[in-house]
Amino acid sequence: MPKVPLAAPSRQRRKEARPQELLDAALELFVEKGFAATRSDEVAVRAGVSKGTLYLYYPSKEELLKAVIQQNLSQMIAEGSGIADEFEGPTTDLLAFLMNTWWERVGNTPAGGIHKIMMSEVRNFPEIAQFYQEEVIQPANELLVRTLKRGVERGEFREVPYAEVTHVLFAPLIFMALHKHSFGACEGMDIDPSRVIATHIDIVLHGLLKHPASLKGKQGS
Amino acid sequence: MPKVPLAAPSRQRRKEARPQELLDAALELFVEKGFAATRSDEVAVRAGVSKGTLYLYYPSKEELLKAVIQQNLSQMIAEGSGIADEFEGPTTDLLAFLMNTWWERVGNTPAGGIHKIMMSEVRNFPEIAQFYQEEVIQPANELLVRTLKRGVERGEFREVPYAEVTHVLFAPLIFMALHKHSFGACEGMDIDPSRVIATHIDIVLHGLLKHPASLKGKQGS
Amino acid sequence: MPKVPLAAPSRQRRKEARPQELLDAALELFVEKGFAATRSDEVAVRAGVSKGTLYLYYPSKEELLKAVIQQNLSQMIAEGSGIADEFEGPTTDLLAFLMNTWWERVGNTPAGGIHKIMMSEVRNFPEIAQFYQEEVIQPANELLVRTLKRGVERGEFREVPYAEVTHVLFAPLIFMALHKHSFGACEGMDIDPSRVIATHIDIVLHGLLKHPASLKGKQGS
Amino acid sequence: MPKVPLAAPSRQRRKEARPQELLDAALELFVEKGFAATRSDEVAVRAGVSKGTLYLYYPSKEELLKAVIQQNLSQMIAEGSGIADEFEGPTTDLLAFLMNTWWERVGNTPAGGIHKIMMSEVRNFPEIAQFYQEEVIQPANELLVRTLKRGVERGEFREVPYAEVTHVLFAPLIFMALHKHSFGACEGMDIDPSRVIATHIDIVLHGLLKHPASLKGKQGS
DNA sequence: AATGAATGAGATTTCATTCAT
DNA sequence: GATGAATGAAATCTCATTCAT
Repeated sequence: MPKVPLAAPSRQRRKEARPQELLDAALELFVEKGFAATRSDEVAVRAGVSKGTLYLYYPSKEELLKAVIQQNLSQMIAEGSGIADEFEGPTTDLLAFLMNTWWERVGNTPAGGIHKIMMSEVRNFPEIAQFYQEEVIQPANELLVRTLKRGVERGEFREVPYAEVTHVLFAPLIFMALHKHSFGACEGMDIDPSRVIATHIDIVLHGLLKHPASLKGKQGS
Repeated sequence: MPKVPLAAPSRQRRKEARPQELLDAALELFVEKGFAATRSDEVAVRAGVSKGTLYLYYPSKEELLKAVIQQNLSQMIAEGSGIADEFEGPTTDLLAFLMNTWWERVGNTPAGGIHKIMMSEVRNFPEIAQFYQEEVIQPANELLVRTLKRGVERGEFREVPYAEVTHVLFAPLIFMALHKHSFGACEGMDIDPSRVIATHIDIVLHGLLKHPASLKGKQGS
Repeated sequence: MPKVPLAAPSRQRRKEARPQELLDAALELFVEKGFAATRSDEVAVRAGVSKGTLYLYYPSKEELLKAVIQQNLSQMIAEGSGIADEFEGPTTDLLAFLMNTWWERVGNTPAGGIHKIMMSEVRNFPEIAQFYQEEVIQPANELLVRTLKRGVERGEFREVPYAEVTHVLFAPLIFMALHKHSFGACEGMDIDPSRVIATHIDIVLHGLLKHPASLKGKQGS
Repeated sequence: MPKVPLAAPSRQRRKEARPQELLDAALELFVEKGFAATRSDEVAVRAGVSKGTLYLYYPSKEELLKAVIQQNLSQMIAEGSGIADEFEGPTTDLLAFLMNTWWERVGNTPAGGIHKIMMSEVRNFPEIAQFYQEEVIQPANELLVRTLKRGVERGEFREVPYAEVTHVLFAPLIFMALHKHSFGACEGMDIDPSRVIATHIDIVLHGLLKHPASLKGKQGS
């Protein structure tokens, strides 16, 4: 009777899982302590490997951060973009959907902490700033501007300055993500981000409408 | 006739100005590069003294940061509180005033960068987190809740959850301050915060009102 | 009729060639970058095997270096010694022959770089120093002293201190080999070693002769 | 009675001596173990300071090496050049003087080991190679070519290829310096460099002369 | 009070060597 | 035999803090 291994050989199995394990550990720690304040062997230890192994997969801490960004954000944005383009129904609903989904899938997950990392470190790591701008900020902005235009063109929204409203819409969401991973983690400083966000969405969509009466309060997580 | 010097001799004058010069230098640098990434002798150099002198006035970098916070934020809040309590007129106007004033006097000045510092470092310096919470965040919150209640009690605003709206109102402002001192300082990533804020104020007050028609678009910077 | 393979199958052939391939790769790299600065997997890669395989054949980098020395120098010296002992004709010619041959077969080949390696590393690896002294330097010295004595005894050369002249004769040759593998590899610092050596041989033999007129300038590469 | 300090305050006195102490320690160690193999805190310890102090004076190990080169060689060459230009008397004597002086002042001192460092490391540190070429090799070459030309023009020397003879003249000297700091430091491998050099000078000048009889054997250390 | 030279713990990164597969 | 993933000691360089002057 031939030996049939029930699982792949352990060395191999571990090797394939390494990048993901390292990225997860790095994300957690970078968010928790900041990029510069995280020692590379803390990342290694949390991923269950030694310092040397980390450098086998990522040639520097900086490249590790770039990989973290790419893995966690680039994909999300593409996905959201696809959904938006096929959406039918009131633009209010589409915006509410985008905002709620962002919160559920990014803001309220470890990935939401990436913005905190970037905010803290951009000025010290210009190359990463560039990378983030191209990979994350620009695509996200374009998606939102497209959506707002749709609302105006369909006569749902009053005329508004796109670029600015874009920020108005997401600033509180991102802000809550920032908060969650900074003050929110300190005792006695936690608020309930979901309720803040629901309130924000309600108020801001209300404020965008030409005819507020048409809003029936169906947004909110 | 005794000689009465109109001003203290320059040596003396500088000695008295030291703490302020150090705090200013520290604020600038902490905001620019982050607290941990700022070397203590950079602070000293920018303040025009030597490294040793810095330690004569503040026993550690951490204490220096606490002094920076206290000096720049505690006073502002007390002042805003006073004005709000004496305000007469529509609550919309009062809120618009508070927001605009905060932006002019805090958000748009170096002091606005303190939030960035705190956000980046709270989790590494819990003692400072506590300090910031008590000195800054709580008083500011109370002021805003009081103002919102006024609006609801006077029948101007629809019923809204106070704690949450508080955040909705200021999140974009603080967010713009954060942005200004992080991405905003990178090439090609700058936006015009004042316009975003004006837009925000417009939309959000619009969204708060019971009868939107009553708003005559007089807010804005 | 049995199948007699004309050559071993490639897998097999390579296996037998391994040590040689590794020694060649090691020699090249040790000369190029120095012993300490050469990473063991560079050697492996250049030899077309994996890091692990290298350690299968040589238990450490140090042992690998010893093998490189033995393989490339010990044999040469024995050969030169044989030729010298059977040589008939003017000692000038014999010396010129030895020097020219050394240059062609050692100095001007990768093996010539071994002196560079040794010079750089002897003091850090005393065991290797010893090994080199016994295997290379002493035998070479003895050969030269024998040859000089022959010249003096036959009345061709003026009386000279053997040990010293030995060095005088070969110093420029070895020096040129050192140069070739160090400065000679840098832009704008290359000279033509062959011409220097021809000049040296001319001058130095000239200087050795009792009656310089007897030299007819036939030496040189 | 005023206090007149008999010696400068110790802190100050040490500060001024530091660069020299560090350069001396670095030279010794770089020659002994090689540049790459010398750990920067070994240098510091031998100079009697801590690792951090070393970096207070030289921003990197590489810059330290450059300072070592400049301090020990650049000045020597300029000096020799001055003497040569004012020399009167037979060129043989001038050459013998230059060679003997080089040996006494460079080759036979720690500075003579710099050539060993360079030979070992040029290929790994191209910037330093460049520096050495410009600061040391070129000026030295020019001095020698000038001197040879003088000999030929005055009818003392036979016609010889300048560039090559330059190397022939100094190769054995430099070689002896190399030897002294490498094999020479190992037990049982030491030779007497001074005698080799005297022999070399004798032979090589002999070999250069048009009329060898004119040489009266007055050179030597 | 003011200085700035000195320290040394600590951070990132490299690489010879081992060993499970 | 062959591989290459994994390790961890060790090297360079930084910087908060101290303290003699």
